[in-house]
Amino acid sequence: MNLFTELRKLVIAELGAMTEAGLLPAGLDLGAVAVEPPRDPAHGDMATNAAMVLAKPAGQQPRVIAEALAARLATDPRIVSAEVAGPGFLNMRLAPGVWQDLVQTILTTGAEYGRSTLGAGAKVNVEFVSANPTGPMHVGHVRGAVVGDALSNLLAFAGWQVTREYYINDGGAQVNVLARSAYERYREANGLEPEIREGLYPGDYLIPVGEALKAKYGTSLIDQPESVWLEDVREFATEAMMAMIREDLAALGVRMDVYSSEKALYGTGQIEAAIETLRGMDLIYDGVLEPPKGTTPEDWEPREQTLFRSTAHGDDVDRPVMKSDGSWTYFAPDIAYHFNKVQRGFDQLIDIFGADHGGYVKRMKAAVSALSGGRVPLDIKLIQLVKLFKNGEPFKMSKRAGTFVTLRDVVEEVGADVTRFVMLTRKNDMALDFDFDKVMEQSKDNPVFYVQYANARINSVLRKAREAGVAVEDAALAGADLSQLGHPAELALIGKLAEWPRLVEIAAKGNEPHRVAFYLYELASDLHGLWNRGNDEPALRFVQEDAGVTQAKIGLARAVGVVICAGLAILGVTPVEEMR
RNA sequence: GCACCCAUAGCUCAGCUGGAUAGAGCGUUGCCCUCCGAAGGCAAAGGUCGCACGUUCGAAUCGUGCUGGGUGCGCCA
Repeated sequence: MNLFTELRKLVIAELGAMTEAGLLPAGLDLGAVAVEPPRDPAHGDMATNAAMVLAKPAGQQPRVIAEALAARLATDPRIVSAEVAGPGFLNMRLAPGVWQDLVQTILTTGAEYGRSTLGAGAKVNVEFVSANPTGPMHVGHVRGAVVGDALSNLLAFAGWQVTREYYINDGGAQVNVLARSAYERYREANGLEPEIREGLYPGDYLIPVGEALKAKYGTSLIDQPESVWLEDVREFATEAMMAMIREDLAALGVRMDVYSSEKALYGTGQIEAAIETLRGMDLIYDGVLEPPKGTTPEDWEPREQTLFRSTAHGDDVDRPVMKSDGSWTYFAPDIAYHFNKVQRGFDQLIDIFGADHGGYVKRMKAAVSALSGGRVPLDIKLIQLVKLFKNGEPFKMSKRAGTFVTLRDVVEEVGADVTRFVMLTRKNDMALDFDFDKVMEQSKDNPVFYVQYANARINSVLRKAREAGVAVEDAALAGADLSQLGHPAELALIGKLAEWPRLVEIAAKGNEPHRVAFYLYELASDLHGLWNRGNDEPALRFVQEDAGVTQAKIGLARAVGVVICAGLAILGVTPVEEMR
């Protein structure tokens, strides 16, 4: 149940009645009418902008509409007062019973409270991580993985049918480099001196792959030309890397539904088919691109290439799909891959990319727009860098020296829950500082701790009540006399709980899982505030002398706990019962 | 040169897709434990929302032009 949509329905209904009564002209567009929480609580519980939005098309003064609407709304039993304020806002106060009923609703619906049908079952594909299969995941991949996973959870909760997908970049030159690197480790495993030449991957993680190659091939590949072993070793090593990446993802609590292979697109005609489809739309041609202005590369020379007319779909220049030697560019299989996603029937595509892929956004959108005939929207989320800190000092990592920080390093140091939460405390397009010490700090400066602490307090107070002989099961609490919850501070906290379903929809609409993290912080803050007011006003403590009153208060605490747990579930964070 | 992203309190950041007196945390100052967990809370101070025009009842939010920072820009994926 979403209180805001309920009341919006009421407002819309009353506006309809006013139209029938001839107070408003027929045919007004009510789409812009909103029911929102006022920013200033002193203004009431709910506000609508209806009068202001409709004033102009109706050709009437906003206050005139507002007054008429207010009088009608005030007759609803849920609404205690409806007042016109400012330029034409309509502020409403709700009966305490509305809030008390909400607590009951939360207790009876549990984790399902806030679930939405906004997505209407539309099929959405979320592609994320897609790290090259050339080594373990490093810290740079973590944020994208967490954002993609949390976004998937969020969309599923908001009514979408979600597929989580990983695109394996196993078709380019980098997997040949991997194969050569692994081959040297294979030689090493056979007692030879490895030659880790410039440009190969020096990491230790390939040593076990070399061992495994020895176990499989013995010495049969030694001193053989590359043409003999490259393909087999490449496949073997890529498999091994993907197994490692799956483990890394599992350590972070991320599970993919589908792994798609770039290599698998080659030789199946899929790339050719995608390009031919575009050619059929006159979007593929042979031509010569202008050199980039400003810093022209020294080796620039005009070259004829096969180009995609992405400018026809909003890009700035046309993009090459084929190199001059006749092989595909990276873009070509990517087009085929996205075409494949469109053909699989998704209604909506989302890609999570690193910020360094920003230049790729327009051409990818152009391709999807062309190949789906504009039917399938593609949203691309660019994930900004994570800057690592330790003891307040920047934490340098060098790929060259092999001292780069892996996903495992981070998870083993601070845990998956902390990692996930912190990664979601910033908008995706803002850079994020990750301080190994700060994220473990037990203070309100640390949002992870602060939210977990709120939940721990709720559990603590439930324990206390249980020890006092009060029934604290959700069913019992839902049956309590919730009219005991009448204090403005308590009603305000319930008001925050009322926002949860609305927040889910707002966050889902914008593909912005970070909003959930911020909401939880605010909710935790409100709970801590009420808790501490109990110091001065014993009537606000959760555990009271009277068992019935205690049950009502505990019901509120539990309702907050329910929402915190639901929010944490979307973030993929395990709630803690007790602080250590 | 072009494209995309960013610019909000001393610092780190939110800001519900155009709403009312722009909000948190840290830091500063002053309060609150005989009391459900003070690992917390309350209060004060702190702002030309980078700048300038424009759109309108109304702009941190939308448009245009600037300034400053980041990222990227034809045989790397």
